[in-house]
Amino acid sequence: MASPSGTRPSAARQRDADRTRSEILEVAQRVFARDGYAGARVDEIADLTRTTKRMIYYYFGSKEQLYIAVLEKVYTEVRTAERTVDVAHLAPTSAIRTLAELTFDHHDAHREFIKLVAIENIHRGEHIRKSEVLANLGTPVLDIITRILEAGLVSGEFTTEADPIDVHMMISAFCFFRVANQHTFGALFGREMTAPEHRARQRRMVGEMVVAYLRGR
Amino acid sequence: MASPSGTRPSAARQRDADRTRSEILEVAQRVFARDGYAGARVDEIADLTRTTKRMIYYYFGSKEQLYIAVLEKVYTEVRTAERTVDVAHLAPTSAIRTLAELTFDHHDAHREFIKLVAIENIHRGEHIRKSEVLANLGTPVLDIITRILEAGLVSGEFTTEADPIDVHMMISAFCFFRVANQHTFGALFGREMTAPEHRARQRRMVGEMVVAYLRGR
DNA sequence: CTGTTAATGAACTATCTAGTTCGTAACAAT
DNA sequence: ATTGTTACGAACTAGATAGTTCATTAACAG
Repeated sequence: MASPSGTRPSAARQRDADRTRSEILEVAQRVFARDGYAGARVDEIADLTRTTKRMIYYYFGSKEQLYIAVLEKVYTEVRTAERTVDVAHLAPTSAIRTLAELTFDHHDAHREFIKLVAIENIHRGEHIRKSEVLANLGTPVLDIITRILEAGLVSGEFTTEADPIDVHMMISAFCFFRVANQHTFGALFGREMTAPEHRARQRRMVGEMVVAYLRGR
Repeated sequence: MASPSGTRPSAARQRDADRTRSEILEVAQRVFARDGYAGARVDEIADLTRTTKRMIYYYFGSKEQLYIAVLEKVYTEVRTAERTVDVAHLAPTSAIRTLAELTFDHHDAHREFIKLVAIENIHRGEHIRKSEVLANLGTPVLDIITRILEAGLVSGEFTTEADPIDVHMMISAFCFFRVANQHTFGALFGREMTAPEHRARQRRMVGEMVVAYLRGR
């Protein structure tokens, strides 16, 4: 099932299921993110790997199941990244600002993830719904936000009684939109939103936005 | 070129170029918004009209040009809607809040527009760039925001010196994300973001968010 | 009422594409 | 070495799909 690690460290294996499988997944992620679900070609994905189309069906069964496997992969990576957030011992204002900036950095760095999410929403989430893996992928961010909001109300730093999901949406929306809609926005307003010269200012902006909202009047 | 209005008001025309053309456009808008560019089938679009596929190519030349025509149509509609904004004689705080809520309502009501924008961004704006119509579609919103921000700084209601495009993005992001990402968000957090019970609260939230941000500390 | 042109429809085609078939080679256990 | 199993590749197929061909009909000008 796994690579031969307990048997013999044969360095130059010509047949390696794990590697073939993950190579297919990586290439599929790139192609699906670039062309969308319907736009992606199974033949092209195969051509971009060292293996053949036959193997895609051998390991994943169908184009759709391959796509779902890609979704599971990127969402799991995101979740893993989120776990590294350590805002427990910060003051509420600093904590929420840190979380916002961290989300900003994450979205800025994971363009393919953003595209895949956008694509999946165009398909009304019909594929993500078929994945049991993702259905049970609770999001720790909500717990973190809940704790920050409560602490902020107690300390008096915040006066707005906000809903944690709403706050998460507010932060995500800003970070997501800036990357996801950069092309139409650029065409209409002539500004490259993701260009380096806007990055730091917008990063500061998310934090100040959430803090100002929670602080209230 | 146009319907026979100067010639004779023949009520029951069986052949009407304008009507055939606009019917194709309307159906195409629905299908492209539902299935994406690659996912949409020209045959299906034809089947959903009273005419045939032949007419699509007669009037639009290709699938891509039809798609571009749809983009031009929806963007022009949005621009027309934006013109109705009258915030000139309101106090800056009220003005920006009104604009935010108006954007919220607009995005809430035009789901197909949102989907088409998302789709076009997945294609990196390659189609919107080919449209001269849209390239020269200046956006009056920016002028409005600029004036509101200046007035707010003068009156002292605002202390944050914000960039108009950034402010527009902040508002759009919230309104867009809530609709565009409702499916994956729903799958992950178990909340139907666009359900009626959240609508009023989120609508208030956009306004308060922008006002709080601009007001500053 | 007749010729000209814009508008239309049915059926066709070349190409593409998801998915399969069949056979083979590498590896592990014995 | 032998055998069973896992991993693999080349070539094929059935169906779908964007785009076309060719013939026809409705409207209108004169």
